[in-house]
Amino acid sequence: MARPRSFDEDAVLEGAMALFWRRGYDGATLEALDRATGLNRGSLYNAFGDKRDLFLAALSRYVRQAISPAVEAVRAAPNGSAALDILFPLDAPVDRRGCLICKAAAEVAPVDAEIAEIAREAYRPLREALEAVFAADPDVTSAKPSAAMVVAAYQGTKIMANAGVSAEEITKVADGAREALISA
Amino acid sequence: MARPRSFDEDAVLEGAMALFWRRGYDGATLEALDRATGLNRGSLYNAFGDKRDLFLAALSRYVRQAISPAVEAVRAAPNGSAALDILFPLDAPVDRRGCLICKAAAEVAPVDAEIAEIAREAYRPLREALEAVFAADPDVTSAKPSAAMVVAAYQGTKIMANAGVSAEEITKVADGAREALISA
DNA sequence: AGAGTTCTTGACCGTTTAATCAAGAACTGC
DNA sequence: GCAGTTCTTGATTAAACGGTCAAGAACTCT
Repeated sequence: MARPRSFDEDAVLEGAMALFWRRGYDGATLEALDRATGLNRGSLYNAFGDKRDLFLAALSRYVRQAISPAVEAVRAAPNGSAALDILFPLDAPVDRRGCLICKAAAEVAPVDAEIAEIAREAYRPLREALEAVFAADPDVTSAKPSAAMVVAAYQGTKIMANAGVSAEEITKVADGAREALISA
Repeated sequence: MARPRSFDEDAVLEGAMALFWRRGYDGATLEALDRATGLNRGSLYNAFGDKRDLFLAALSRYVRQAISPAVEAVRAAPNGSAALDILFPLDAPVDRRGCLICKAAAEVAPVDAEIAEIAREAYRPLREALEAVFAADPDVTSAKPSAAMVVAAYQGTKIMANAGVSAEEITKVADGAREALISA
């Protein structure tokens, strides 16, 4: 009944997300988005709406692809220590891209209430998953504050990664969380 | 020997810093900087160089004005608990502006190596001050990792503040840090 | 095969951006 | 009061920005 789309919508979103992640919202120009997605500007607007709509879709994809798996893994963790191993994997290279949600919180949230809410909600499942694991672990005291603190420290390491902080430095954050929480 | 400046350099820097803090680097247009500083564009360029130079000066002022006093206060803290009281003051309203250094780390550091280094170094004195206080406090174990974790959690709360996270939520982070670190 | 619909393309538009510049103003030292 | 220097002003510029649009391509259904 009509001309079919010549692109894979998810692949396009992947490209857009990657660019926003690297360059931020303002830093990702439409010209660069064209290149990153392989799509012409008109097709991009036809399929996703304007730049902000595309950003919203990219944020949603990021949560689904980068945060949700970690939440599931934490849910399945047998104890608090195992949960920390998921958030702060040992001897993993530092990803300087940091976290797209944190970048959006810093850059866009102050001038966009809807994106602020998305950023606020994005980390709630992780916090709740940590609460549940900590509450079930007799070695961890006060599950709720501990979960809140770990999430804050996690977000902190993502900002530090953007600044190029070394792996050793970030590992120290993880060590601090481990030694502080696990009273065993 | 020449026409004198008609403005107070520090007041101008204060205005520029405030605007960068609220709107970020890209978000602070030169027109808005003119208004925020009360200076004409030509005067701004004559006195400070280009936009990036002005941003560097604003970052420097921010460290001096917003971070250094906290570092001094932490240095003077009698124990770990008192140090945490400085970083996480009870019943203080949340400043949604967050932290200019963290915003610069998220937005600018990935594409500007010099600013990345500034962001990396800006929090080192705070971390070292915490290390010293923690090391002298028999109730705190492993001063270095604990200090690193507290700084990460602190930066995390600044990002959360940008997203509009509530005071209760942020207080929980502080509670978590207290209960985790102070084994008394 | 023809009509109808959607998708793709690349040129195009108005706006906004950071940055510049010539001209005049304000001051100091002689 | 004159020369010399720096500061201020506002118009100006070239480039880059997000967004639009007309024309043609590609497909389905009848």
